[in-house]
Amino acid sequence: MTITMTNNNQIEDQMALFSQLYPGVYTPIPPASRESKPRRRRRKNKGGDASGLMGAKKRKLSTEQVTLLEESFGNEHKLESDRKDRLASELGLDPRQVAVWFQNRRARWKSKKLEEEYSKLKSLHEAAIVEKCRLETEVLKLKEQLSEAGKEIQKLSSISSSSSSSDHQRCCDHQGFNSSNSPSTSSISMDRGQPDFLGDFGYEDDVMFYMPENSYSVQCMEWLNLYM
DNA sequence: TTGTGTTTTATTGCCTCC
DNA sequence: GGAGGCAATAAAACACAA
Repeated sequence: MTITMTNNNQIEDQMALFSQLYPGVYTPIPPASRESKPRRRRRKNKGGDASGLMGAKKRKLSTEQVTLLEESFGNEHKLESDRKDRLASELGLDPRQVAVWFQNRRARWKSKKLEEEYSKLKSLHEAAIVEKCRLETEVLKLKEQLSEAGKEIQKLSSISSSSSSSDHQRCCDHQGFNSSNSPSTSSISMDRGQPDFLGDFGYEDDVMFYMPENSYSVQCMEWLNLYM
């Protein structure tokens, strides 16, 4: 009983996790929709034998019987009536026992398959997390480079402002700045309309900063915090 | 030896299909 | 309506640590 209960609980947990990790991909079927009305709890059969199938005690199948049943299950998971009868007479079992064995075997197989599927998806998910972290690190590095380049531009523009106005104009023309000290859109674009940068630059306390256009990186970090 | 967890065999109740 | 499938569950059998 325990394993069945454990497996069922595990499966429920796994499915809950699936739906959490892959919303929209997997939607768990709520128990209510699987069953229209509450299942009646079956009564205990203490020692009695209502079916007449077995005696007072449960009979464990022999290794040979199980081997043959496993072999048959390997060939075909479903059990047609004639195959059931043939197997039963071959093994010296009641056809009902063969049917029950196949039923339970299918349940075990299903549960195992589900567990395998779960671990496969889990490792895929973990790999995706690692890749995401790598990409985020790369983004941070690139942002740093961008910031350095911005500082360099600022330095050059302050040098040019101290020169004569003609020199200044020449320099600015060469560097791609206009005479009002703001970046020109001709060679270095920082306008939102240009595709070179995805955000805006600004100055604060003599430090140039870059503000991303969207909040993607923030979303990423929040998402990462959820699963790491 | 005994308590506890796991596995296996079997039952019950419901559902679907022919 | 009967056969067969499945989920849920019971209970025997088994494994194993304390």
